[in-house]
Amino acid sequence: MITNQPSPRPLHESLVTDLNTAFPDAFPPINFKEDLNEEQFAAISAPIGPVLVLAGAGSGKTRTLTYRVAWLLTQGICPWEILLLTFTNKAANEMLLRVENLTGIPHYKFWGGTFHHIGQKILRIHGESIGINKNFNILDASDADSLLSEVIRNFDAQFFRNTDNPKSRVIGEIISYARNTCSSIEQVVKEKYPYFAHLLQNILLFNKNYQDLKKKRGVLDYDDLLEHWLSLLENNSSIKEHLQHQFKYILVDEYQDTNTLQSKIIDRMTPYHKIMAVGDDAQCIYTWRGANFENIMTFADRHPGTLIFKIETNYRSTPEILDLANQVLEHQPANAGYRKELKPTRRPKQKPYFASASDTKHQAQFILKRIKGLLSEGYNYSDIAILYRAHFHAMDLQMELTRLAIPYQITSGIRFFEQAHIKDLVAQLKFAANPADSTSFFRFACLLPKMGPKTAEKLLQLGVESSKKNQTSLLKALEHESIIKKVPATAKDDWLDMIYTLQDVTENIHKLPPKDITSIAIEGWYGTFLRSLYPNWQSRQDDLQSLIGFATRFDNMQEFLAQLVLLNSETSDRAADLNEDNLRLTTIHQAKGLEFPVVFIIGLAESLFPSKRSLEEDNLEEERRLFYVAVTRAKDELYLTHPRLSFQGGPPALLSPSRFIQELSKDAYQTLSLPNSYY
DNA sequence: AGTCGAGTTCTTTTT
DNA sequence: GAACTCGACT
Repeated sequence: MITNQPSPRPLHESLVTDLNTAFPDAFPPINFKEDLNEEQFAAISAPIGPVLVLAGAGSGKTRTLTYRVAWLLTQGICPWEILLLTFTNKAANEMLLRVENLTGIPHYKFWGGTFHHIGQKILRIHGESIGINKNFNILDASDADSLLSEVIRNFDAQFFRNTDNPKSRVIGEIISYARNTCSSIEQVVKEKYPYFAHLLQNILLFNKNYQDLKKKRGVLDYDDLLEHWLSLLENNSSIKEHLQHQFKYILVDEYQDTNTLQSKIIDRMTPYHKIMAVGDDAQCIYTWRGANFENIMTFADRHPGTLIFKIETNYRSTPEILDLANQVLEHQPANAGYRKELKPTRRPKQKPYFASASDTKHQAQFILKRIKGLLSEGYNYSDIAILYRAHFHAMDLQMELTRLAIPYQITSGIRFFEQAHIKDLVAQLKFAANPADSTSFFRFACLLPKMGPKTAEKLLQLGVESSKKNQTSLLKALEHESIIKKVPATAKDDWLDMIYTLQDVTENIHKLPPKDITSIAIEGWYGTFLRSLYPNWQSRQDDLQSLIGFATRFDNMQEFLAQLVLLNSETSDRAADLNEDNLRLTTIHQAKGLEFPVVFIIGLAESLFPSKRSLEEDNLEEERRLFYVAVTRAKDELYLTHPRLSFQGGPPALLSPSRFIQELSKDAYQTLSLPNSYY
């Protein structure tokens, strides 16, 4: 929370608006001028036209967006005529929450969410005009990967046997990158994967078959949610005009992270340039997913009359931390972006610390020791965050934390909705909602004994044929004697249980709310079957129960299922975790937009951060920006740690300190020398 | 032919 | 830990 200003004061000038007239139940007076600094105020009170806000880290970016929304309301725009687009779910939630807190208008009155979420919503409403069934299921990354893998195996069962061939994930990345950057697969292979040039024809074919199979099964992957949204805007002029008039103003957060596909969508949505984009090119950290910060550099060209505002006053961090952050950017190549410098407002405190540990375990011990000290200084666990480049960099730390029973919340790693048992259950719901989605069917059917992909496919195939011939539903056909005969003997009982549960779910899927449907599924076959599958079935069953809790938020099955896939960043926080006093462990990507009094950045060694792959692929600038994002999360204290030895993967490797440390001037930080052992 | 279990290797980042 | 390989078992 940015707390640079006092809480709202009484009326002041004409812009202080008591919206009680417009929203009688909902709106406390907002004193725009008092609540914002000059830079921010200028931006939020700009005319209703194209606005680009270049916002440095910690400068009150979200605050500016939030107040812009409130200001638009004072100009007579209604909440449902405002579209708020963000990049991650976390940012979307934060944004909507703050809008609600400021304006008193419930967040669901606005159109707000991630690009994918809004795309999904628009396609549910208008998709049929471009041949998309309203019932479409959404594939998450691993679903999409298995589908592609299936396609490739169908083409050539031996393809993956040849270890020179890329894994399905890599092929999926190529396809996805092409789609997100609106370029051809030929081009992507040529420029980014020249060593697969000989496979180009194969990849093109895999892509075609993959797109066809998705269509056949009535499923969309993440990229489809954007691509079809764009094609709606490009191919159906009546819907295009409808959408263009529906939204009187569009606000885009983290604009620097938009890719070509997204920026095209935005441009098509705003022919009258009623748009505010907020971003910071120095924080662009998604180029690997096609983000193109050229979008922010050329925004004004594409939206004539753009007013550009810079907000650079930083309320978050101490001058020492900002000095270090500014130094990071100084090492960017000269033409890297808009010049900027974060201007401190806080009093000087201590310099950031740098500590070199003998290995990752030693690093973990140092951090724990230091945290103990911080607690005695009056900090809480929840004031402290530990940031890292990749999940596995925190493994030793996790072990130590567990050993010492220190409460921590990890916002990465295995996510709640990605756990096997959750996905198993959700697959049943998805199949019931859309029986063409055989991918979902295979997922849970293959759990039965002696039932692998081949057997499951054959049985489903038989079921589809018989249901066509006898004019019955697929699920009726699957319980028929002729099919049961083909089910492996040991799986027969479970097969029937499973089919009966699916029938039960299907019958009620349009009659009962999602929470009841979910509960039917849990009480049916899977709830019991689970016990034979996992030794810790008890805790997994608890997870399923909390899925019911999640379902109560929805009154429509499609929205519920869509959110399960799109919200996969909703981590395994058993709701309670949020309020408790926990240490935070998170990747830097997921920490974007957050701030903490104390931040540790760990694993600052060559080949960890910058990562090995970025060094190989020459993506150093993105790593540097990522480091900048990490540093600017800290408010009071910043610790940078370096493990000299890594035992991860094979023989121990000697690691030198990250170049991002080495290129700083020595007076930017103070070096701590650590005792050899903490025992 | 297809499934299953044991053993091995390698970990980016998110919708 | 998960994703993959390989060989044995039905």
